[in-house]
Amino acid sequence: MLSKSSHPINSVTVSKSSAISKKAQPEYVACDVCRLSPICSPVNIGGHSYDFTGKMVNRRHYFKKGERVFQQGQPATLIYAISAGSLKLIADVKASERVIDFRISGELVDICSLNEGVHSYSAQALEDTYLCEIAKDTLNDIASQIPQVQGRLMKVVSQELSNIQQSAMLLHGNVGSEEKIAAFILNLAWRYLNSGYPCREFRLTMTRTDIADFLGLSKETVIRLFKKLQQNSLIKIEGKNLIIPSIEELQKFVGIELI
Amino acid sequence: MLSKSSHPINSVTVSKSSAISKKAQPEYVACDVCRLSPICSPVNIGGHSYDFTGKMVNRRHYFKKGERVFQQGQPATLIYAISAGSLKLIADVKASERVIDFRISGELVDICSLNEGVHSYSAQALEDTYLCEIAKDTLNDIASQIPQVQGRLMKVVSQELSNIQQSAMLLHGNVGSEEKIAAFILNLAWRYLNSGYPCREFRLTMTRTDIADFLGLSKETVIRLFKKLQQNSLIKIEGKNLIIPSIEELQKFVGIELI
DNA sequence: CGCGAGATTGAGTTCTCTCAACTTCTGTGG
DNA sequence: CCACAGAAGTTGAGAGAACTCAATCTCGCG
Repeated sequence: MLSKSSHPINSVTVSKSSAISKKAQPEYVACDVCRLSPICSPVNIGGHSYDFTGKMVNRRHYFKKGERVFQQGQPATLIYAISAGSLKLIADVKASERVIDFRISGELVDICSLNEGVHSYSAQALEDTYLCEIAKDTLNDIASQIPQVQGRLMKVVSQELSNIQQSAMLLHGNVGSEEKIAAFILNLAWRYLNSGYPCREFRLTMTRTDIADFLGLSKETVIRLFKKLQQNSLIKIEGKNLIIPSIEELQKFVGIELI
Repeated sequence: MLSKSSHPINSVTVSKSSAISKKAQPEYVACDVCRLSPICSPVNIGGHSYDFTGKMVNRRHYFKKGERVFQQGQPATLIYAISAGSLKLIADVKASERVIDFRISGELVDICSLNEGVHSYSAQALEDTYLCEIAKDTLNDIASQIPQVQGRLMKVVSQELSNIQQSAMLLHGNVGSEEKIAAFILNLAWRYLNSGYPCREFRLTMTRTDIADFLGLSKETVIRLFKKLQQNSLIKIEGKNLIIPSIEELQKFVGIELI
């Protein structure tokens, strides 16, 4: 058995009330909800518990809102998990930048750089954000020596693969713009749920322009369709705060059973 | 060192001339190009070479054009690599079906089912197709016992993660429909290249309707934009055969340096 | 040779984009 | 704490792109 007591961070975490909050102390994601927990948790070998995290994990590195975490094309030496906050992922296309995805609390960032030398996109903080950073090299070294860690890493990467596939399917599979936006919201809800947050009520930390950019729509269209969805009682939106009256109805509209 | 000579399939493979061919003996992908080769290759332990493929791999299972390989929601016990042919992946959305991706020779299918019990989409043969099938359970068993296999599996899954991310970025990141289609073609070219086929000249095994469905456009729009791209000399298209006069120009148009 | 699926073309409609004006929000400095 | 400036959000009107519908053409297969 893994000795959870030897893992101090779990006890630090405060209970989360809601993702909706203006300015407060950051509410760190519980380590046992974080998708890196299999890697950060101590390993049991021959009856003894070993914790490798000290060797490779830099906990809760702070990034100010708007700050770049890493830049496309730069050498990638770290992988990241979001402890609090959120990011947008950006790719250079045709001399301009496009939002290609978002990452919220508890999610991993740039796992695909594990077998690549450089970052294939950039990442920028959407709000004040804390990241746990893991050194790729060290992780790979330890993984190659300790099968248990290798197995866990495998689990993490597989999970990530499923998540990305899932998200891509959801967003790609819808024709109408209204359904695309609904799918985007449903996807976010699902991810907040997976990170231990309320999924029927959360804060859109990105701007409408970011959402538009991500979905390949204009910001005006995004705004108008938000309004339309609200008129159809599928969502309730006030500024950056979003409420989903009925997940079931939203799922019916999008056409996918997710939650 | 791995003893390649103990791996008979490599020598069977015929040299590939071109993906463009009407009716001929299927030209199997060389195993050393297949993305499952790290798993199929024999493993060296204590100076001896062990080949586990016999225990878990069913080689070149034939599927007729139009046949379903597996169905969304069904229990997933196998993962697949395409030895010859191509597939479309389909998801049920709102009582109808939508094409969510394609897979060509040398590519893997449904790797994300590794950590899931059921298929999250369906797969259908776009032409007469041969698949190598690997039993998930057996693979996981062997991987958990032999670190070398685990490591290789890790490599395969990571690679797949990168590929999916790459494809998603390419297709998602473009606004205009014309650029979307160009990106789709460029993505296919890149994938044919990775599978050892000519990338400037290949056959579109899927219908225009499939492409339209996949890109979220109408089939008429796809046809008209194909024509437009041809008028701009970015592609040359005759029925199902496609030629890319200049990969550089196409990349410039899409705005991504891929090849 | 003929059937049927797929591909193509044209015309009219609908949706989304663009542009511009304006309001609201946010953060900064006085 | 307020004032201000810049960013983000909202709204309306006109232009352009993509969709739908229908008719026709072509190719592969029996």
